[in-house]
Amino acid sequence: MPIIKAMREIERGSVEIIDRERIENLVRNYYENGETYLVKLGLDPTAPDLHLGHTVILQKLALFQKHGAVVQLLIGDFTAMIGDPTGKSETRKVLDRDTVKQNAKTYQEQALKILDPNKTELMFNSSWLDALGADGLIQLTTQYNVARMLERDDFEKRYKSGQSIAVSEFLYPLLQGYDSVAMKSDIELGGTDQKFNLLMGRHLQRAYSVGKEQAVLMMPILEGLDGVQKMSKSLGNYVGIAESARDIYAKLLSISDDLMWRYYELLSNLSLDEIASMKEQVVSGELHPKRAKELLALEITARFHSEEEAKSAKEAFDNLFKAKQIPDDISEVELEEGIWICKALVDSGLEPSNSQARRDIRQGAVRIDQEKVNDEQLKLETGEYVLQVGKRKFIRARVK
RNA sequence: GGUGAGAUACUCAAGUGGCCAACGAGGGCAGACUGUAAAUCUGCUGGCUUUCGCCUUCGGAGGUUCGAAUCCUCCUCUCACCA
Repeated sequence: MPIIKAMREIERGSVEIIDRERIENLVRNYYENGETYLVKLGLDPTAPDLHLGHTVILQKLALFQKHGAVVQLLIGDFTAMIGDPTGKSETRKVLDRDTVKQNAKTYQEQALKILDPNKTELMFNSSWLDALGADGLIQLTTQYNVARMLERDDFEKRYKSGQSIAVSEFLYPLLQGYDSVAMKSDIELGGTDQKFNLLMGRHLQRAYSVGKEQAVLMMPILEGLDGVQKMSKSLGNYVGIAESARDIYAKLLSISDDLMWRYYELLSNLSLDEIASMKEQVVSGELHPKRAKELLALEITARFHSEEEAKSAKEAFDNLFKAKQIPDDISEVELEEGIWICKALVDSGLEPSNSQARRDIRQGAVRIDQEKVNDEQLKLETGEYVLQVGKRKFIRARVK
């Protein structure tokens, strides 16, 4: 029964699936007749660095590839000019074509760490939206009506409370949906916040008689390291997949226990049963939660680097915090003799300002070669020191 | 287009002539305790070659005053109600 198993894997972690039957048929058809199918993911080319939040969906795409899908990675270079009205978007910069291309390239490189490059197509929606023209656009707008548009959650709220909704914002879902028409996608993945846009693809495929109506699979939005807000670069609560093994490992180990289970569910490759039993062991005291977190951090770190690197990241981490040792690969700066300690900290990038440095010294957060600094007037003599602020910021300073 | 309300630091939100670098909360940072978890307790949270001192901040530009986030004028933007 490979189909049932495949469907279980596909459904894992998803919040909602629309037209599950269609997905099952596509998978079955692949296993029985070897026919592939198209799975779309739309990306906004404004944020080129991928983080774990993106990988929730990317991993799902990779899974689809395993079960016969050709992934369509769509860079929304045209729609980026409008800005997705989903949620409360800040003022979007209009990106020029070069930036978009550059971002797309970064996207592709990073996404291919997870996806199978032989089963991935990169597409740009400007290639058909540019050609749509005014009449094409008007044609498109006749396919939907304002009343239904206003049913959408965020529009409804804004409409009722009298906030502004730009006409162009109505266009966004239509254009995104039209992408599905042009791409003839069989399935589209997205976050739960994209529901409306995803369904639009389905609607328009019918309206334009594409001959298929895409199934939709929605994944939850991953919480960031703080466990509350969604993971995003601008909130600074993210783990970038291009980060060093040590950073990834360390960041994952700093998450809360509650969040750890969430990450297990959405990011780990362990089966749900394995996760459940691990959870039981933690509850019963057989397994220390710290250990469970280490396993998670190792698994994810290894995914973007290698197992060896993940292991050495763990060792470095353990040395640092269990043995309270200084990490061995910290960066170095050169400083002038007699430099004031506060200035040294600012110059070396450990502190944003002299005032902040001074505050931290008063609170006993600053150390030189493990020794707490008490004198905020201290000047550094010639020599080599390890400067430290808090528990995790180090730098080697060479003073001459 | 009309009328009314508002714009304060990362966010929310006090302050209506000097006691304001600006209450409080959240967030953040740091310390203690730990498992760099949670919870809890504590301190800090504009900048300055150095803090009993100085400078820049309260939407923007001017003005009144010995002195303004606080008063006046104009401008910009946001919101509410009406059209």
